[in-house]
Amino acid sequence: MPEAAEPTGPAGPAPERRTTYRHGNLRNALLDAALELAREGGPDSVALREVTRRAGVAPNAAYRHFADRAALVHAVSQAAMARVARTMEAELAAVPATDDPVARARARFRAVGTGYIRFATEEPGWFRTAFHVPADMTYATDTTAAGAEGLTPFEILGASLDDLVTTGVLPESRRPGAEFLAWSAVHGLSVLMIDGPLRGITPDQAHAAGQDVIDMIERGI
Amino acid sequence: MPEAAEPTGPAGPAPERRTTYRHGNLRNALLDAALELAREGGPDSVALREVTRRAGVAPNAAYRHFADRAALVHAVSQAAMARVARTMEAELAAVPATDDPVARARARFRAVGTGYIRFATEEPGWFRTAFHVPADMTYATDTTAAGAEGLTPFEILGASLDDLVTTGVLPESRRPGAEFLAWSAVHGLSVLMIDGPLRGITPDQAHAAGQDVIDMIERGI
DNA sequence: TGTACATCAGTGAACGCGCGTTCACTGATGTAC
DNA sequence: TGTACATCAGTGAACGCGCGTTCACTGATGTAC
Repeated sequence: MPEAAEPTGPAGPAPERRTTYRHGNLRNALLDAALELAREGGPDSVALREVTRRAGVAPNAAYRHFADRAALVHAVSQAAMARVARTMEAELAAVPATDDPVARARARFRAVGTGYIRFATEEPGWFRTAFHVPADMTYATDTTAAGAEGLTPFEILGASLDDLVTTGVLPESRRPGAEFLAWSAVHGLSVLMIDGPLRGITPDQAHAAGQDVIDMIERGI
Repeated sequence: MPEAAEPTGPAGPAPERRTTYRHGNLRNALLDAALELAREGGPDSVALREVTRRAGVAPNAAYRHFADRAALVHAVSQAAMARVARTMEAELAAVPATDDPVARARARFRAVGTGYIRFATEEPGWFRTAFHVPADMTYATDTTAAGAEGLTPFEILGASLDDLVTTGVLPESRRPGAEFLAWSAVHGLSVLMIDGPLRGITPDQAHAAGQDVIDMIERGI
């Protein structure tokens, strides 16, 4: 049972890749279908039967690749978490270059939060799936999710905080636990916008609210 | 169809109240059973059939009192929201008296946040139910939930922020939108502790994290 | 005060649904000789 | 290079489940006369 490669993306049926036996690439096809469902309705929408239906395969075929539904959802959750990280990195990459290391560190810190909130509002289904932790697992500050594919959101946030310390923006004494302060604020806003009382505000309002929350974090951290 | 009185509390069967016809008090009995289920497993655990089973009544009897499952869950959600508010008020009531109005306003603001977080960690099922907004409703900053039963959590928070302004702790220019900053941080921590990566930390750690987040809010607001 | 009646809270049975998971299978593939 | 065989990815059919919701009903209650 080899580790599957990255899914081909939720769009592509990718006709004849024939990398493997029969279907060719069923594990990834299932993952893609599941990602599509999660995108539309969050983790609860990932039904084994519907996933196999979309992959054009018998319902029980999924059991060749995933132990059970929970295993599939877990895989989808990890993929969604990787997408959170990727969005944060994209936002980081869009930060304009500066010679001022302080301004740069600040801008990068803000980009990390902005990317997180942007992902949440743009892809609420995936966002909810990424943070859906089944009752029996505890991963504390882990969020290992992304695995070999790069840094996790938690690690990206941590690195940006380290930069704030290095550049003298954040006193070293304030560094410990700072992830959780920033994370709480940004995550809370995201959730309130997606599922909660702030649902239905416009993208502009959402962005403004995000910047306000990040302002608060910068001041209060 | 009279407005039902407050449920008798999730514990009590309350033998013969005979306030109404047959069962006596079925609407409240259903609400109590539903609250019990929500307490154990959140809004998704509120199944009409299980609710009526626990109330000792035929499955369809529920339709005399609730239009459908969504209406029942909505009622439970409102009851849960009222409990959030009640917990916040209890925390407020426990703030020691002071002559210093500034210290008092600060302490009360902190109590509001502390009560919110405490409720979330102590009653995660109810907390999730309170903030479960069905896809088709938008209540923006409303959170009217508690209705005639008293102030809503949002109103309690707002009042405590007003006090910070009155006592000069918070500049008036910072007041607009401050609810959402505070709410985001406190809500985010709650969610991360209940459902997310911070699940499984000890109550002591949870309390400490809560105080840290409230510190951040006070500084950054 | 006593009787007839309308109301409507709760019953009993049934429906169709999609779900996760199991079983014994089949048949294309890759491999050994 | 050609044939026999083992592997195991995907099939087809079936299971039991709990769910929400509907229907026509029954029988205790409160009310009108």
